[in-house]
Amino acid sequence: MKIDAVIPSTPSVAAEAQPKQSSEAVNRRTLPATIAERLREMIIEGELIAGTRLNERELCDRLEVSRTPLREAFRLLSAQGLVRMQPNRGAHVIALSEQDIRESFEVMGALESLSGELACQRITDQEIAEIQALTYEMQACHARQNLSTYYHVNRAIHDRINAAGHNELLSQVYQNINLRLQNLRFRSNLNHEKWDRAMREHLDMAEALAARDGPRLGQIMRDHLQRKCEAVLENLKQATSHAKDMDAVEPDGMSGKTEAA
Amino acid sequence: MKIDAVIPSTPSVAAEAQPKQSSEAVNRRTLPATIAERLREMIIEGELIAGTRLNERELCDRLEVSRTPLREAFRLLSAQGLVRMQPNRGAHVIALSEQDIRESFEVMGALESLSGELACQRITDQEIAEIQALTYEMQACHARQNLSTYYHVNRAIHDRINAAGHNELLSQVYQNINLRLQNLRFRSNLNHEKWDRAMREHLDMAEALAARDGPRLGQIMRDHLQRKCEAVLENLKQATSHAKDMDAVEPDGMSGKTEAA
DNA sequence: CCTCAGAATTTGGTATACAAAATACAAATC
DNA sequence: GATTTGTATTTTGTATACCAAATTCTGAGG
Repeated sequence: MKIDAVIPSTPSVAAEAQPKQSSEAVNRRTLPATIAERLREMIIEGELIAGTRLNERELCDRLEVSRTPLREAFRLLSAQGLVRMQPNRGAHVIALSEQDIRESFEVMGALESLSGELACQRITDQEIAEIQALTYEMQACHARQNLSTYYHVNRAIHDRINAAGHNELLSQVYQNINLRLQNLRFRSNLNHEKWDRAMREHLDMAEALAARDGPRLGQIMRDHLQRKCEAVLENLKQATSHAKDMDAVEPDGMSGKTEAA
Repeated sequence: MKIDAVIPSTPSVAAEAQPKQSSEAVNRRTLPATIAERLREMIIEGELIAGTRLNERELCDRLEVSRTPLREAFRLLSAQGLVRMQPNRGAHVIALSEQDIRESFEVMGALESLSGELACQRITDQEIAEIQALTYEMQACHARQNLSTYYHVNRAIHDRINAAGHNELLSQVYQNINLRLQNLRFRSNLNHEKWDRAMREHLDMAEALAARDGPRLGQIMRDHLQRKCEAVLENLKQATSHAKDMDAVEPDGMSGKTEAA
């Protein structure tokens, strides 16, 4: 449980607030950031369920850190929307309601749409080629029904489009909300029909990108996410309805974190 | 300079990260939030210019607080993008580059556009009437060339449209970025032509809202903001080019904070 | 069952201490 | 003289102790 033991084992896709590290620089982070990441992990893993009050002293003991950095970690998580702090009442793990999820996806939709439009204006031919390649990979995964890798590639594509928009702030906000959604750790068991459709949408995306048709790409991505939202909610609902006892299920061999968009 | 002396004098339109205070609750905030607000004020007022290193001990003395809450305030500001924290190198006031401003407006554009679309879906007739009324007020200000009140009303309209979207997360992110832009404290000395155009756009907005034409409202708001961005950048450029010595100017009687969108 | 006073707990904030890192600055080397 | 190296000083990062204020718990008493 000791924090130090955890540092090397967290590659974490989306870095902390100030990641800006050149790739060769030694990865030296502050304790609060490390604690925050550990707590986020505990939340995602279900070790800390939604609504739990984060008792300072107890957590200090468990994580073997003092209150000062722990409280700063709370602020970090609070800014990311994973935790809510109330004066004199401590920090609680936020419970995402269906409404919250819907709201998150609405905002994500606008952000992805913007990403798409900007990407079309600014992306290089090489970047387009790379995304096209990833889309082919995705088709391969789809054909082989390899969900795990499919998700991975999917994530990569969305990240690249986002990055191609060349808007730092946009990427930041995007990652932040994505992080919040990961909290759900839903594994969208999408059925074939939906999967086929998603795959087709990705082909359309690649096409629109190649044509640098910003509005079209934006629209596609927005719709794409909209459907994803519905799938997630549906999945969530049926997950909560039956089987409340079979917790901590890890049905498939998916590598670590799930993805949210 | 003492912090306590400052608490009652800061009504601050956009509240802190976790504001959720019912209006009757005593305005009891935490010290870090208060400090953060004071620091933001100091940044906006130009007391702390961009790039300044925020020395902990020095600020502790000036604000008469201890390091713990001060550091938590840093985290808050860091999350809001007003301050950057680097490990072992302390916090610096962020200097918004022209690029940063452009990026901010791009994201704001997407958010406002989304606000508009959502608002059209969810706004009540009464809310529409209120915004219509505000638009008339705005016309009055425009006719009287009352820039100060115009800004105020403008802000109110945008806030209401945003609120009418009924998306908590959206409002949060929106306010956050708005806050960051206030950092510029530009008083867009827009010329008549631009002002006229902005006024016309607001009339269009009200119209689209009344017709609940989401896509149209979204588009208008996006364009509106785009032009605002250009005006701001232009203004900023000419402000920095001539007269670098005449600092701390307060030319007009504008009441407090300027607005950003 | 509800209410309320008092106890126990928890958080908010201060002060202090100290190690590690960064910065500034002087000395030594080329 | 310029660059590097070494050292002193400053500053940040973290831990701890302490206390006041607020919250939560508890158990009478109505």
